[in-house]
Amino acid sequence: MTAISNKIINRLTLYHCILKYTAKDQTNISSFEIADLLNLNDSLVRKDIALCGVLGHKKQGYFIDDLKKAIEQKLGFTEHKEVFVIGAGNLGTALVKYADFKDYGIDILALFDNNVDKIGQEVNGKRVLALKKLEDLVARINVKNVILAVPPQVAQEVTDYAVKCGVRFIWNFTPTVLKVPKSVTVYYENIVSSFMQMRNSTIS
Amino acid sequence: MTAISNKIINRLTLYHCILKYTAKDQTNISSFEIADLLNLNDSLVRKDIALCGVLGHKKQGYFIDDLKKAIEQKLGFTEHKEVFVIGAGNLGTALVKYADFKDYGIDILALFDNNVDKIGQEVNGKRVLALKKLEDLVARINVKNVILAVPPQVAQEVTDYAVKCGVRFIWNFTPTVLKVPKSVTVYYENIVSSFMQMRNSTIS
DNA sequence: TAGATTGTTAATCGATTAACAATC
DNA sequence: TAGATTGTTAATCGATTAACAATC
Repeated sequence: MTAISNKIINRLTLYHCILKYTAKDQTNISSFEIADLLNLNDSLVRKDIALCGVLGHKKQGYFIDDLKKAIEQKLGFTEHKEVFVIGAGNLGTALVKYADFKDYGIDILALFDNNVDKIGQEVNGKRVLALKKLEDLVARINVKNVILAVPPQVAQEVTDYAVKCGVRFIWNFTPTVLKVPKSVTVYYENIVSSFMQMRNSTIS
Repeated sequence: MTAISNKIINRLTLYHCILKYTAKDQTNISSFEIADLLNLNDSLVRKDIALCGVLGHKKQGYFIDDLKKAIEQKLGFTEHKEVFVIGAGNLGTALVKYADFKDYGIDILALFDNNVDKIGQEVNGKRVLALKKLEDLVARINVKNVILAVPPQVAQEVTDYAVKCGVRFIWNFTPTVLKVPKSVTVYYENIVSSFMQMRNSTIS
């Protein structure tokens, strides 16, 4: 299985959205239809799909059920990954309630926060725990992935603590760049950057 | 001014985060330091910075204040852009409360929702209005940019209505691909895709 | 001075597009 | 049959990296 680039992953995810919602009433879809919805080149769409091991049909395009399953397989929707959320503020809460997360293989187990008013509460059926319990939980249930959704001012400090607890993967929703040892990976969910990209290609 | 690619915008935004938080106690920073924090090639960093019109200094790197201002200028942080948020659920609310948005030139004016319990309330000082008032507001204050944060099941329907109201730019936070006329631009904030990217490069 | 670091060129690498034969 | 659409090759385009002279 060849490595699959982030750009391709991004497109495959969008194709999946089309199959799940936009084209849910059709049985087939052509590379032209997909390309048109996303403003892509049709050859590119066919190449991406070929990568998933799906064969199309002349004059008919691709069967939606097949393609949808193939993308789910390729991207691993069914191999669930467990994560903790650090920060039970608005964003952390929104992520925990994000309806479709579970469908895509993201299992949020619990939230962590320092705020005594929040500790002990439940969000969408998940407990909010004291941050100081993180070390114990990482060790006990061996979950080393966290979503970081704290205020940017404390992001580094919380990260240092999380790394000390044994966390290895950080999905960073704060607008900060984190200093971590080489053994820890940070993924930047750069909302501000998308806004800049959007602004740059708009006029009004 | 040459067009600046989305990849470069993304990196410049991350450099800005470094200058604002990670390196806030330094006066200078080298391309090596930035490259190291983000796992990038140092030549690439220097090229990006050159694009902002900033000159570095041998042995000292770049002056943080200069570089920060140059990035803000290049990306247009100060040219504020006004947007409406459609959907006053968890995600919409979290976005409206997103502390630093305003610093980056995003001005959220109001929220729109269909839920009578929410209409009339305030979120972070912004009014929640009935969705049916969108047409009037778009016409009256000439704001044609919206952030879409509704459940995926109704995303297309709400989009059709928004387009009818005159909306031209949609920053789509729902996991859907939208059918829109060619005159309307959709930006996909693909949270699920980042998760897939993250999963693909991790083991545990 | 020696070392650090820039700015920039040329080389490389990877991603996208164009084109088209195959065929349903 | 004629038209639509795939799968794939070769050509193009764009982005990244390597290398290094310049110089503080």
